Amino acid sequence: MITIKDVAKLAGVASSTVSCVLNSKKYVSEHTRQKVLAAANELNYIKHGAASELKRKQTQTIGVIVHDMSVPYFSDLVSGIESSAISQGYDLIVCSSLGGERSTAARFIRERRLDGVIVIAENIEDELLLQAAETGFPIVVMDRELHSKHIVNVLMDDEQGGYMATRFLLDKGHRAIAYISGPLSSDCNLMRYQGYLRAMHEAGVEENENWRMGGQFLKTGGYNAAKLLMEGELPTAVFFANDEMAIGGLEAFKEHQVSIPEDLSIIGFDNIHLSEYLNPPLTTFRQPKTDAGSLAGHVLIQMLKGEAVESTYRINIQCVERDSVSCYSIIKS
Amino acid sequence: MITIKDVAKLAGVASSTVSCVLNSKKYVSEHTRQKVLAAANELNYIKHGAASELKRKQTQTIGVIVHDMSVPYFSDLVSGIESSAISQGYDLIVCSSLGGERSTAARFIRERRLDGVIVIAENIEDELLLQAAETGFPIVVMDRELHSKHIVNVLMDDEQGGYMATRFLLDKGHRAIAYISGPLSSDCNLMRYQGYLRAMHEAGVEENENWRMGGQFLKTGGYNAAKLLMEGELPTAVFFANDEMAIGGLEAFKEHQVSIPEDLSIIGFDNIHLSEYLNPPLTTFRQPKTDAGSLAGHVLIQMLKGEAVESTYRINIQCVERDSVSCYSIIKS
DNA sequence: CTGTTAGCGCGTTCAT
DNA sequence: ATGAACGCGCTAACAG
Repeated sequence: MITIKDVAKLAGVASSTVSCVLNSKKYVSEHTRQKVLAAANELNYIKHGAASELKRKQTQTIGVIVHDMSVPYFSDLVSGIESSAISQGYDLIVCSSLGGERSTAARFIRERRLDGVIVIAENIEDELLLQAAETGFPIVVMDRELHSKHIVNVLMDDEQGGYMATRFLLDKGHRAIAYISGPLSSDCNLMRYQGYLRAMHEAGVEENENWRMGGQFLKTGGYNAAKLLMEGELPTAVFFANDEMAIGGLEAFKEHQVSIPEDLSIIGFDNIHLSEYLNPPLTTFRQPKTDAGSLAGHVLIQMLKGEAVESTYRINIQCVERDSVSCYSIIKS
Repeated sequence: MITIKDVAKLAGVASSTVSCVLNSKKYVSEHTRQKVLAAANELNYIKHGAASELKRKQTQTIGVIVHDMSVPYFSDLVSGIESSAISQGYDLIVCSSLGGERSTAARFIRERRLDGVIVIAENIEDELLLQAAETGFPIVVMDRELHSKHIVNVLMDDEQGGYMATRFLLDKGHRAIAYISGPLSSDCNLMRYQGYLRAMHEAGVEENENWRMGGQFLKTGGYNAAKLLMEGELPTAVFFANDEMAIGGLEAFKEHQVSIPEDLSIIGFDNIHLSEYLNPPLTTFRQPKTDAGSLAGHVLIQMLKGEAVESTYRINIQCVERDSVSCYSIIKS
């Protein structure tokens, strides 16, 4: 293996000089600079990462922690983060927190193989993050709200999203609006529901408790809820806590000859890839993930540089209007 | 920061002893072992990754190189790799080759911050990989075929897949089968086409050159090809080079009142998520990605351990039968 | 102002 | 079970 010393020898200078050149430090005469560069090039010198890290105590690398790399959800998020990282000269790696305490993610954080991390992984313990942050390790959390000196939250504003979605239906004349809930353990779901309630309240509309139902964030959850819904009096619009559930619901309604959007309007949440291909194409609400990712990356790098940052950033959710909602007045006529 | 020496002091032993205990090396008496463990625990000792790597010259980490993390295609592949890696005590990280020579991936390979890599990234140069392999760095390549002592190929057998797909149609009585090609620059596409030709040839059926058309691996590519196809005499079955194209084709056929599968059978390739939700659900051919990933991980670890491996592994493609194909005899009757 | 020398950082390993 | 040497790049203090 070629070391800095080999380069120094070939260039006829001291190894420290080589280091200075390679890191563009201090004043080194152009002449020796060229000599060093030429020698490094000739020998095909590559610095040894570990040795450099050992001394510098930083890796120029930031990590994205995901709870399971096989979830495509992260794609956009990660590409946003990547753009920030690259533009600032940081390397970016993704690691999974599968395995909890002994996961790659946990190890990399503990062993300081990263300068900072962005977390999108429910299955990593608050405790672990708080502990790391305690020691000054910068963390951006995107899937929960956590407060500590070195932790910043970048969150989708699900409450605002839920509010917006509900307002969207209200504005179309709907009053009988059901919210089909996701799992109660999910913060996203809760916030969306809060937003729903706020909009309903603001419009002076009561929530019909008979329509209060839900399930997992899955197709079957939506399917079952829709079936249940059809056993009683139908609302005129249904707000599904996410698109997957809306897909299930759509299926159930179809089976019972309830036409969408003629007989019933439905909206989803998330704007998953599929939603655009449904019949009818689903009106839904989009989380601007790339933007969120790039913000998260940007904020982390600010922390790394010791710049001041807010403790929480909230990203606005956006409406993606398609064809699964109609105006209530039109239905009636 | 707590170092091994702090632990040694507290436990009243030498730092080397601590190292032995922590790495379960050599014979250390149970008594001191416990003392050391207790001390390490009390101080909350965590080894410094870089220092350890510096000495050991290995990182216990393998990397997956993807050309752009925002492509969901990799999800299953990665989760297969992950399962292999974890089971063998390796950490796994994903890094992107976006940026070519100066990408994170390229740097990590060069700086030996990984023990080995699995590559699924067309945009990384053969040269870079060959160079790294030259120095004994183990690489598994999944998106091309590359020959070098330390490179192993794990590939989807697209030729066999194309053959199988065509045979599937032939077995249903079809003789007039069009292959709608993807881009000619794509190896996958070429291999699928080769398989198609082999099956046709074997069955003694001539390829109708009027049906020889194609486009990008995209919806529009399939759409346009289908339109073109309908200008002449239709085949009884169409084999689209991938699902995206099949989706576009389906749309075009629908627009022209060609019913699938009554008037025309179609198949796709890839089994993307969407294909199951189409109308009719698309018969397609699945690349067992998780299996491929786990094989790739397994092979890489074998290389790391110095065990013997083949130079190329080919993964069989599997049929996913849905409702977009009918028997030719039934159509005629 | 340019280049050098010496020693640091931390875990691992080998000879004792 | 131990102490010292080692790995390699970086930096502070120093000399030319």
